[in-house]
Order: sequence, then structure tokens, then C-alpha cells
Amino acid sequence: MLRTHTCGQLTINDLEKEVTLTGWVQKSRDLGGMTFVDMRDRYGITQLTFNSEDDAALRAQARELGREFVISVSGKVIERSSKNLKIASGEIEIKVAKLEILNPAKLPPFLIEDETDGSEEQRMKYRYLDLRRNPVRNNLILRHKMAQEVRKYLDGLDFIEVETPVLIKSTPEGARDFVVPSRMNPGEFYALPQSPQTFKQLLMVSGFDRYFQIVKCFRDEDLRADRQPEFTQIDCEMAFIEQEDILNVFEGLIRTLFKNVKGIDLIEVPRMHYADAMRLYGSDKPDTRFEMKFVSLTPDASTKRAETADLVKGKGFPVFDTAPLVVGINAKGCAHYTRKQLDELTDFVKRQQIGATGLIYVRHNADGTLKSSVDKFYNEEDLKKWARAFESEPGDLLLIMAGDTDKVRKQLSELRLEMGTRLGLRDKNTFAPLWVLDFPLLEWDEATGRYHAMHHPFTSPKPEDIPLLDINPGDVRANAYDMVINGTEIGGGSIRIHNRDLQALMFKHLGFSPEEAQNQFGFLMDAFEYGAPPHGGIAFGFDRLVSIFAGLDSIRDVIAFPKNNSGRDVMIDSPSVIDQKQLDELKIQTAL
RNA sequence: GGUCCGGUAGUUCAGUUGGUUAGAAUACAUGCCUGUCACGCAUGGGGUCGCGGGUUCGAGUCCCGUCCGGACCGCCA
Repeated sequence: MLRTHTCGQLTINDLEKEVTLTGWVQKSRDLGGMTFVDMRDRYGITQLTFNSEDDAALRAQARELGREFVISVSGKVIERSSKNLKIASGEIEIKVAKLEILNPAKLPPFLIEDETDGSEEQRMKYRYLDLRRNPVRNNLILRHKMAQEVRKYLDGLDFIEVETPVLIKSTPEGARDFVVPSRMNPGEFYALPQSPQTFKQLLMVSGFDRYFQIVKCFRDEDLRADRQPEFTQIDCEMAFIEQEDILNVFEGLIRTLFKNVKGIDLIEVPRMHYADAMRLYGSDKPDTRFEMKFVSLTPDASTKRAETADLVKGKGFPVFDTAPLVVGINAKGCAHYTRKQLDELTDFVKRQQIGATGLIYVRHNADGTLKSSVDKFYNEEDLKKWARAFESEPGDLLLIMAGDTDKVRKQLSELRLEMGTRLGLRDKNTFAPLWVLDFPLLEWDEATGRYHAMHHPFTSPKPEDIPLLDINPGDVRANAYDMVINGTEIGGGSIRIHNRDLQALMFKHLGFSPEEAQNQFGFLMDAFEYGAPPHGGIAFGFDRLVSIFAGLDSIRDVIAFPKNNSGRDVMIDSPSVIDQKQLDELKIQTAL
């Protein structure tokens, strides 16, 4: 060992010890006759002192040290005459007797300090330097702890971690595949797994009963702050269970993580039906840290409740008269919003990304009067009815949108989140987990003119809804569930189909011919004929889970070597062209 | 495929209506300073204003194109 202690280890209890430390020069402070050097390693910072009175030559040597030099020092632990109680080692310092430069360093392109001056671009290009910084390193340590807790919890419940292959087969369902050419099978390609879905189901057929894997998955789609082309899932599957069992086991996992990693006792995770999430929040992943639920002013087809009487039609306002849905939110205490602020909100919803045509407001003034942007069409009595529906009080602001049901819900959902942010209702240290249940099995896709599996094609329909498959496929509910925390989908799963005939029926409804189904998923359907147990599972987005625990918006900060917006690793400069010899071996011709 | 924001010193940024020699902070270098810990003081070096074209007497500034980075929509079963 080149060292006797780390830079985070020595305290006032180690006085007079002769030690050898190694690390990086964080910073040096040169005073008249003496030099202080902060030496850093992953454990902390220890101050070194060099004094001309003791050893002028050694002190001169210390003055030559630059930032990020790797050094080794030997000396005695002494008590500081002026202490720094802000750091753990602040009561002691090392009176250095011997200094050795193990490796000098070029000046780093940005400051390697907690508050760096480096841009995202620079930090990614020199990621190995960025990873020296405490905030980034702490994110990876958090990630490690969470992975350990996951393994411990699942191992304790008899789950077995099994590795599944990375070179598999491309299928048309779902996301775009990354593909890998096969040299030994010219013209043929492997695909990288979007998830180990079929393999974990086969493991259930094999009797493994309880499986998990912390596993890389790959999807060749455009990136976002919370989406990388390769990402990590906590992938789980259980046999001989029903939905309730999955919810209990994995609610337990999340509670254990919050308890053991963050010291938070989570409340029991509430449950919400998909249809209610859409009706009340306009989203299948509502941020339930705050209320601000949707209130409909038109009868809602998805519910038969009496209070959703029509409050807007027939008053001569064409926008509301023609809209299938008129719906709004109550922004508590926002009646004081100025015209400028309201215009800002209108511009917000009219942005191309959201695409609303407009925004109606009603001010519930402090004196109890109501003032709206549609006073021309609605009198005080009409507005009072609206106010009652919104349960608004003096000082509140009602924001109302109208249009096609699905679109307007999505648009208002964005406005709700924006208002939540503006009102400071989305605190990063508050955690609101939620189960969303009973997703639709199928989703109509305009682009291809057929139904798509909302979750994936192996999801089982609710038995009582199976007859609907032939009548109204869009109304069939699935035994599918998502876990949402603070408006982010962090996990999703379903009870699977384990019967060949039902699986074949599903493929038929998804537009597969029997031959296509057999060709692509025959191995799975064949397996179902050899004693497949009832089974189901869930997969968590591990990167997202860690980023939520870390209070970060981007999963890049919890990934050691992430890719940029364009799917590039700017440090190693990938992807890159390969030479003709490699292409020839693979029998690949490029058009470029 | 699309929308928006950005690119000026090693780094982070400012730069007015198009007008003299492009600034600040920080980092770096040199000197002074014996208890600093965001040390202090002084001095200094450091610029293809992303790239190409255009308008103009004159472009960091305006226009067109392009490259790069970021956020988002589409996409992501």
C-alpha cells in the first residue's frame, strides 16, 4: 500500500501519528514563509503544511505543486493552531517531512470543486475529471447504495438474480432496436434487448419462481434529460401470484429504499385507476405532490357522476359550445395575477410543444366578485356556478381550457405542472409515490391504423373484459400497473398471459398474422404449452429512481459515462466510423 | 422530422442603435506576505467573437447557410 490512511480518515484522535497519505492537490495557499496544501481523495480533504523555518527546500518543493498533481506525503499529524470546523479533518493537519510527486497534471479545463465553472459540454468531454467532484461522485455512491439495498431486499424474499443475453432478436413491437451484425451469419443481425421481457417469462416457465436482474436495456430512440439509449432497469418477475402480490412486494421495495437510503418513512402508496388519473390530472403519471385537480364544466363521458352537469353550453360562446370537453384548474391564491402574467400563461399553452388554442380565466376577487375573460358570454350567475364547481374562494384564479378531450387534458396537464412549479408546490424533498392501475390493454395508433399494446403484447387483459376484445378493443382494461413518483413514471408491469391461445388472440388483435406471430414469438408461445405458471412482474427505471432520490432532473447526473442529446459520447467520441476491413468481414456495404 | 435557447480569454459570462485598441470575474504565471482554508496585495500573459457567405465606408452586433451544445414536441410497446 502506498498510504497508511485516506484523506478523510485522520482526526484529532490521531495526533502525533506518523502517516503517509496519497491524493490529488485540490488547492494550495501560499503565505509568506509557509504553504498550505489541500490534498483530496474520494474520502475527503486533509491539509498539509510546509514551513520555511523547518525545511526551506521542502517548502520550495511544495510551491511547485499545481492543481490535480498526484502526490504522496509522509509526516506527523498535528493539531492546527487555527481550526476549520467546516470540514471533518479541520482540527488537524499533516506537518510534512517528505513530499513525492507521483504524477504531475496539466491545468484542468474547469474547476474541480463542488461549484464548478465548467459547462455541461466541458464536463462531459472530461468526464473523468468531473467524476472527481463531490456532487457527481456522491450520486454514484448513492446509486451503488440503492443497488445494494435492492439486492438485499429481493434476496431476502428468495428472488434469484439471473443474467439474460444481450445479443438477442429484433422484433417490430415497441421501440426501435439497436442492431449488431453477425459476422458468422452474413446479412443477419442481433438486436440489443429493450428489456429482458421474454427471457424473464421463460424463466418463470423454467420454475425460477422469483427472478430479478439489475440490467442494461437499449432503445434506439431520441434522448431526453430522463432518457438515455442505454439505461438500467430493476427487472423483476414472479410466478404463482396475482396483481395484489406484485403491488405489495414492490411497494415494500420502494419503502425499504426510502427508509434505508434516505431515512424516510413513506406513507402507504395510494392507488388510482388510469381513468381517474386521466380525468383528474390529464396524465397517466400525475404529480400528486399537490392537488389542483381538474374540474370539468361539461358532462364527462367517462363518469356518470351528477355534479358534472353542463355549465357552459348554449350561451353563444362558440369555443365552449363546440368543445367536447371544457375543463380547468383552480390556482389557489392567484387572483392577483396581472394581465402580463396571464398572457405569459396563455403563451405557455399556445407554444408549439403544447399547442392549445387559448386559455380562459376567471378571477375570484377578494371581494367575492367574479371577473372572467368571457364576461361577454357568461353572466355573474353562470360564473358563480363555475366557482362552485371549482370550490373556489376569494383570491383564487380559475384557468380553463376547451377542446378535444384527449388533447385538452394533455394541455391542461402541462399547465397544471407549470402552475405547480410557479407556486412552489413541487418540492424536490417531498416524495409522492402512486400506483396507477387498470391501464387500457390497447391503444389506437393513427399512424399505422391499428391497435398497439399500451404496455406490451404479453400483458393479460382483465378476464371480465376479454369478451370486449372483439366488440370494442379500446375499452379492454389490462392487469397492468405503473409506479409514479412526483410525476415521473419509475416503474411499470403487468400480469402476463401464460396461455398459448390467449397470447395468439392478442397477437391477432395487434395485427399479426399467425405466421408472423409464430415466427417472432413462437418460442414463447411454444413454451406456454409446456407448463407455464401464472406469472407477472414489474421493471423499475433504476436511473430515474436514483435521480429522484438525488433530487435531480436529469438521469445523466447519476450515470458515470452518459451520452449527450445526440446519442454521442463526447469523451470517447462514439459512435465512430469503422474501417473497410471490418465492414468487409461483416459483409456490410455502406451507402456513404 | 419539428420548435425554442445558446456558442466571445483556459473557464463562466457581459458587450447598448452597426462605429476608437472587445471587457469583467475566475483560473493561470511572477513578486510580496508565517496560520490560511473563497487567504490577501501588486503586476502580467491570455481572443480565428463556432465556421462559411452576404449587406455596409465599417459586423462580435444585421441577413442567409452550416456545425456544435442544451431544453422540448414527435418518437420512447
